Amino acid sequence: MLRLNDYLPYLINRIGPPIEDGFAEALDEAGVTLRMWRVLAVLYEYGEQSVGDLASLTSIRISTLSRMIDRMARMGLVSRGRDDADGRSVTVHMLARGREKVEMLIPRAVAYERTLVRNFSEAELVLFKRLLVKFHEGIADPETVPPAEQDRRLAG
Amino acid sequence: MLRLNDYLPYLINRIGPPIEDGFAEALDEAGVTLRMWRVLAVLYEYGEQSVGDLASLTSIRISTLSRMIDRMARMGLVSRGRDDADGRSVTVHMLARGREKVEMLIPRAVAYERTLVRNFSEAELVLFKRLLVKFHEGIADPETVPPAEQDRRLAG
DNA sequence: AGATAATATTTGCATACGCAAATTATTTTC
DNA sequence: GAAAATAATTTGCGTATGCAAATATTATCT
Repeated sequence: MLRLNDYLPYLINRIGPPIEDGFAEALDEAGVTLRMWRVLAVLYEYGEQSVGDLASLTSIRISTLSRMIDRMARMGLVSRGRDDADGRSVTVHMLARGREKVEMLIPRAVAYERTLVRNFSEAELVLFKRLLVKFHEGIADPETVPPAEQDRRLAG
Repeated sequence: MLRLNDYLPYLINRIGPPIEDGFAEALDEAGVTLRMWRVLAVLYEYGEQSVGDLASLTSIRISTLSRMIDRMARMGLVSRGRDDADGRSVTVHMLARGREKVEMLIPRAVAYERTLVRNFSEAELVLFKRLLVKFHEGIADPETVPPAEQDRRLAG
């Protein structure tokens, strides 16, 4: 039997959209989508990245990213370059206009996070984040591939 | 300044897609999308629901849900009915075929959750879920509306 | 009661998404 | 060192998504 309020994927997935909603106005004013903001934030913190690395860091599918980068390049936020070492890779750089957007959004993001966790104690918050990181590491682990052979029998 | 690995929306959003990936095979075999599974799971546990209530319970946008229900009805998973008390509401019922799908997926979901948290202690898991619920309650709170007037000044 | 506002859902329309095949570039093998 | 295998990204194609406007039904106001 399955209790949704005790089922981890449900508990996690249902909070994503409401979090996005709360930041929608800020994104709108900056003129970027949520995913663009995430790409820009990654480039801002970690510097230029290949498309594949951006995909891992943002959990955005590569094919989606490829087209997003088209749009972002047209908007003057980023530029593409070939990797010197390995010409198969495409390196995405942030442009000045992209940096502007990030720097416009960061204070709003920080303020927003505060409102999200306003009923959390400092200890709870630290713990929550630690658990989220640990959970992410567990997923990233290759052994995560789910066992399809097991438990094929249906629920009574 | 913003550290992504310490920024809650980032930590949460980046785990959604990998979680979905791990369950994709099971969904594929059942012939439903992730969102359909979520709708069915809600109907299975809480019984028939209006479109709006389904939207709140699943964090799927109403307009998206409306069209999803079209498809699910065509697939014979659910049916629509008018609410007797209030004719504006549409009530979504689960059909036998929908119930089949849920009962096919539940054991896989339970097994999958176990693999996701295999490196969590029981105490950690309980705590994690409790924090997720508390966080969700905080978002649902109407006071969540973010302060747009504050912090308009850019980062130095 | 009749007009107006509020609520629930659907639909028009443009865009974003994701799988799988195609493309481009690099290793590896014989 | 050419051919096959591997790797990174892009693109074709069909579908899902979401905003905003439209529709349908009920509540409110005078």
